[in-house]
Amino acid sequence: MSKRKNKQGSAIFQIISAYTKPSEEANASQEPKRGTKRARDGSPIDEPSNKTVKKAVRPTSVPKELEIRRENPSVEEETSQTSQPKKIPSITTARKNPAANGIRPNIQSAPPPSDQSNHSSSRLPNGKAHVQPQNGLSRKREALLSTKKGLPIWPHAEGIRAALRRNNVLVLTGETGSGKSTQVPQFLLSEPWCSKCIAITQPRRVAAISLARRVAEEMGTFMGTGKAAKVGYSVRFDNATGPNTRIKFLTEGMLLQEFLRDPEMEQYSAIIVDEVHERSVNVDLILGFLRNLVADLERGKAKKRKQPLKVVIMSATADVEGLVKFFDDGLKEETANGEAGGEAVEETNSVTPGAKKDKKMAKRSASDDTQPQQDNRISTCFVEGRQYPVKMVYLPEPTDDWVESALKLIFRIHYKEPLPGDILVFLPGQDTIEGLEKLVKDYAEGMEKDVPKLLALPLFAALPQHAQQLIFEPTPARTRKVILSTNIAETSVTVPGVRYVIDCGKSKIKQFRNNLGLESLLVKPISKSAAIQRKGRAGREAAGQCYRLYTEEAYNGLDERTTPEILRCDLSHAILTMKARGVDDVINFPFLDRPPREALRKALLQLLNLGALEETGVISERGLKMAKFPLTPTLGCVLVEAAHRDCLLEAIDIVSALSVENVFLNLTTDERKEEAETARRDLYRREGDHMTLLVTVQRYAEERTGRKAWCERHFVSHRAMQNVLNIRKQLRELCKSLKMLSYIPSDTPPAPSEERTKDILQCLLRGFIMNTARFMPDLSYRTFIGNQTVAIHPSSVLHKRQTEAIVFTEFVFTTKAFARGVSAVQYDWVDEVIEKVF
DNA sequence: GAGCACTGC
Repeated sequence: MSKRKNKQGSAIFQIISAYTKPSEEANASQEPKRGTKRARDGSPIDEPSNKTVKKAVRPTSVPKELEIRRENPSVEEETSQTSQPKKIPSITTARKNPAANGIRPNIQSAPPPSDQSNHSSSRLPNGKAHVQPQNGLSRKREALLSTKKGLPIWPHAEGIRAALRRNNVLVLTGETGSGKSTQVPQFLLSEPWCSKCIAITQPRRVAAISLARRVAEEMGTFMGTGKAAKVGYSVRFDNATGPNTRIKFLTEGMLLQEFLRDPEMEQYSAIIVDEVHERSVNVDLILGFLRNLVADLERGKAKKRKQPLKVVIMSATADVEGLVKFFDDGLKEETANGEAGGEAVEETNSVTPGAKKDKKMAKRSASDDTQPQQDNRISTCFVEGRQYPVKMVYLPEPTDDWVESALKLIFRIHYKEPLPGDILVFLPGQDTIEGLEKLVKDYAEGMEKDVPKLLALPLFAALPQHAQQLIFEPTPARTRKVILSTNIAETSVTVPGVRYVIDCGKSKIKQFRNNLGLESLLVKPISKSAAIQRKGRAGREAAGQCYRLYTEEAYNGLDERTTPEILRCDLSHAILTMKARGVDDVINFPFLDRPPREALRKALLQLLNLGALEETGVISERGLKMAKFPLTPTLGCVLVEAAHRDCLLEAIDIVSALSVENVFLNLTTDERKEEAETARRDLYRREGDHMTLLVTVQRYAEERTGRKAWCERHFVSHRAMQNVLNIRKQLRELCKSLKMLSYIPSDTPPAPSEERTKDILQCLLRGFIMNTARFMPDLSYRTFIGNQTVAIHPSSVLHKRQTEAIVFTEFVFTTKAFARGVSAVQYDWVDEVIEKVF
């Protein structure tokens, strides 16, 4: 057995050797030359200074080397380990500077130490603040200061400050590792215009939390809710801001919610929007709102706000011109009346402030003398990143079999390249990952004894936390890790130790089809910017190599950037948010990328059907309530309906369960599947998936002591259920504040009667009337509206069951059109709702 | 009898 594998192993090795270029020159580029400066794609930048230290202590044997690499932590690693759980991956921060100790801090650049109250603050009102003696804080700050000074963004501090004194908007491009997320808010804190708080948005929770911790440490202040805390964060279910918070990291969704409550953002002196290049729907809405707000302020149209608002747009690979034009158009519109506008951009880098001013003045007097003394232009700034060189290798011939190509390359790299240096493989999805994982394991078993081991580790979002955790464990002796990942490793998770990247060039993309009202998840080619991002993952700790499983021509043919989400999603939620924010004319909302008219129309129609809009297009009472929920309009509609039918608590339970990833664990082997079916039998309800979810939530909530064990017994995801109860709590509180619920019960309500069940299903029908289908004589289901064929997904409890009509909460296209989350309803209930709505 | 990339309020 093992002999056969052995043979296969070396056969593979031979194929590989023949098929890609020999790697001698790759080996040469492995060792970065000291003093060479390179930026992404090979152009020069600064070499991180810890390089020499690493080399000096490098022992000869592989395992020791690995140990040293991880136990010689920089200031950064040390702090991130003490201040945050290990599972939180490091975000883009600076490289460390070993000379950190012994350099006296420059007090001027860091804010003064926190006030006296810090001394007694080992017992702050709530536990969120860092509990540390004052001298510990300042010592840490001092230690971090020279690290800060070594960041590429540091020399730009004065330019950035000057730019924002002149203009209200700055577009800042900073590549990975430039330090923009941590430093820019600190640069601005002591500015004369900055009397209030600085908000800085992040696309992900972990990033918001870990950045807040990091910045608090750098400033030598507390983080959290205490009076002494100057830095805080705000993410869903977790608000860690206090009365004196000056820098607040928050997720995009949180800032959007604040926009609904306070359209003029009065609590902020500055709003920094970070990672704009990821182009989430939320960021697009924020940019639109900010553009309008900045323009209104310039115009003196603000209702309440008196002080100026500074806006910084930060991005890694920004379409700078697009962003500048976007904000400048907003300003032009109201100075307006056909004024030409002139050039908008003013560079802040590589120009001395004096020269800039002259240039600016000249520009103004030349093209813009009609403009009032106020200076309303957009500044830009470019900050280089920090990256080791990455050598590129393309496939000479195109291939469709990424799994096989990746397998060959993994072994080729493993045999040819020295340790350490883990391999990160990008694949489209769980199925390909698991397939390749098995192959790598099989072949690795057959490797000769003297070859180091290969450790294959899968990584995707649906993977249980403890399995994801393995990525961060130190690599065992004489072993190379192969991480097989979805694009989760592209942005969300930073895998340490990677020097080789294999990129299949594909990812799964969700696409909403307006005409069918369904979304599909398709394997599509990635964009150039995504390919560059993946490649960059090889050069985070040392020089690396990136193997693309496609040809150079194919790369050249890729789209420049990933299509923004707003162009490929269901817009009803975004539009409801806009309407609730007071944007009546959504067609003319300033979108950075304008969605097709048809998509906007469909979404408006949907909102009208849900009763969120009046016939005139104005948001209704009901719509205002729906917008307050952290839910899609359809689910929000179900809750509003349920409040009228006295089944709100049950509806909240169902909606909470629908808001998380799978409650029921996906089993892989037939045996386990059968086991799960038996164990869950008492949870399953013949009415369908929604009542099954209700029972599951109720049983889980009733279980006061052994919830985890209960989950294990029933093959239910404990993590998902914890999340369900969080959401349930939030929704109950919201309903209470909206007067939809008179009190929040302490007990779980009893299992619903038949009458109550009917009410619940009819509420679902009201929200999901577009997602209804009737049973046909040919044994298929056809949607009531649109007459589409739809099959009940095999994961549903109603799979293979026949019922006169169904309502479903998810409509997805994979191999064919599937209904997921299905309940059995009566034909005439559907008719009744259709009658009422249309 | 299919299979779901990733965020987030």
